[in-house]
Amino acid sequence: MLLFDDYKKDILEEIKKIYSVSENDIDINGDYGDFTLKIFKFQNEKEEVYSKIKSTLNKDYIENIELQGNYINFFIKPGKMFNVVENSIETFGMYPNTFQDTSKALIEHTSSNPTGPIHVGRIRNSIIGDSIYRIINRFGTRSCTQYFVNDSGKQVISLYLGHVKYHKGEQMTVENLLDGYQKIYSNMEKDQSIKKEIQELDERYERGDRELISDIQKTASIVLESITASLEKLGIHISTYVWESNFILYGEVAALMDQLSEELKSEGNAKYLEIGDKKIFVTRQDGTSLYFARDLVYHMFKSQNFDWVIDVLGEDHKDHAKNLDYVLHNYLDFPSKIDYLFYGFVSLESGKMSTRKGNIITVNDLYEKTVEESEKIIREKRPDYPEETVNQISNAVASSSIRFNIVKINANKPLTFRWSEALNFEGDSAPFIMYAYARACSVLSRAGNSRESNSKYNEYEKNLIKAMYLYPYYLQSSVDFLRADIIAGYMLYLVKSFNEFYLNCPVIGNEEEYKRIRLLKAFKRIMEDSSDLLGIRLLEKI
RNA sequence: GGGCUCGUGGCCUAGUAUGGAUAAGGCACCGUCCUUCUAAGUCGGUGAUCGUGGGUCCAAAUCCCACCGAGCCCGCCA
Repeated sequence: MLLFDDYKKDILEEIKKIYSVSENDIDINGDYGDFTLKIFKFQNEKEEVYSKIKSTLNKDYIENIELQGNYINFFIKPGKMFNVVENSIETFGMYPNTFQDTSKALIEHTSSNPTGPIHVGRIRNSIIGDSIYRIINRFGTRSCTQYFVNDSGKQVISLYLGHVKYHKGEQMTVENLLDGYQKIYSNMEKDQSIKKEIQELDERYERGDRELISDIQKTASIVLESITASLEKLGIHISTYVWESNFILYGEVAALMDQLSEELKSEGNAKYLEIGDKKIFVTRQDGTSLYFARDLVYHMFKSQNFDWVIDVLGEDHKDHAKNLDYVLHNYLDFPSKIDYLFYGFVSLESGKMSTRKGNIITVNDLYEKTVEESEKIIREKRPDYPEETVNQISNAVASSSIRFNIVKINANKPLTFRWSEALNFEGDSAPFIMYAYARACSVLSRAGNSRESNSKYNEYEKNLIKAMYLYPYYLQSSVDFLRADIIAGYMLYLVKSFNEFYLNCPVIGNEEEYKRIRLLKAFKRIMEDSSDLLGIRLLEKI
């Protein structure tokens, strides 16, 4: 799929001609060489193996081959690696060059119930989902994102009823809707009639009462707009929204239930599927549909237009997804490739987050505080920057920091949100990356005319070249494992190699200026490329 | 109780898929470097029986078993 050159394969092929080695015997990212061949199985004859390989392997890109312990390390000429990078950028405008796949992918992420503002727990879903979307797109599979709007079922009916009961006549706002929603749940325990009202509304809804559906959709829209606005602050744009109610309104849920009729079992009027020894209910006693049924319909819908479907889900959905997957493949002949990407819950130092108890940090709060902190630091460090620049930088820093701090952690790890970490702009952080980019831009802006020189690459230049050269490997594995954190780790590695280069290799006015400017141009391009995958907003000045 | 996931210096994380060279970064702490391209940076130092105990192997953070601890799930909620 990728069109970049691969020395590893070439070296391996050559060695295979004389010794029986497999792909697992050779590593690309060793600390001791550019490629490392493990020769434990030739321990008794390693000198011989080494000299034979060394004399046989006559490649113009190999600078050196060394025997160290039970390893043979291959060193690639930096100039060769850099040519690969530079040629690709000059020819295709990017490195690595990828070609567009004909298949299409759909990443469903966020899909938060529109019953309140989005908080730092939910946003992990959006950040991971959006990054994966960008990564897959970059890799060459056309993709888009989708938000499944839950505008049916008890929760959103409660939201609607809360407004009717407690805020009737008021203009709908996120605040009074949330208040009504919380009141419904707290009063429900004392007042059984509320449950009944909800049930009646649900039945009307499922019968296709267009006026009610439209009212509820309107209610959900108000909250959804605030969620969308929060997402946009982080550069997260959802391509399409699919409203759950449409599947009910146009009879698709009912149609799917018909399709499944042979598999369905009854308990009274309620219907369920038996998966293993578990009963998965799809309709209630009163005939109304359950989330599982609607989600099945939604997935069949997704498969109509997409070859690859990816769901980004909280770990609490693991069982749901497992059951869903079972039904899709065993009863419904699901035609697309499907992957489920789970992420661990985000907790606060004070414990679990709960919208109803009110101990949440909303994305808007987080964003605001991060902007403030950033402004404070910029005013300290760059007192000469005009207000507009401070604003621009602090917004970019806030958006990038929030995203990076969350995406850099492996999704299946639990995460504790800490203000001290969220507001730290040093070390493994987005500003650390942004700062390196700004430095590179600053040097490039001063570049004059310089002549080519023939000197070899020093170790700092070589490390930077290698870090750039390896970008496709990280990109590939982040796609293979659907892990955006791999790109985050790569960026930190790339930036560290740049920082060492920057400190040790003066560019402007140096006799190596021409060569180093070329390195910086490539670095700049790869920084832009990889930052974009994570939604890090680079600026020429920071 | 059953199922899934996580456990790596004081704190946070990478490495675990494919076992291999002194376990790699960051935060915090101590010290270094701005008359050279942005010090949100650099370099050095302190600090790890890789949850515990067994097993497999020439070799285990990585594979297997057991146990301990944390999270999530086990609704005619979503």
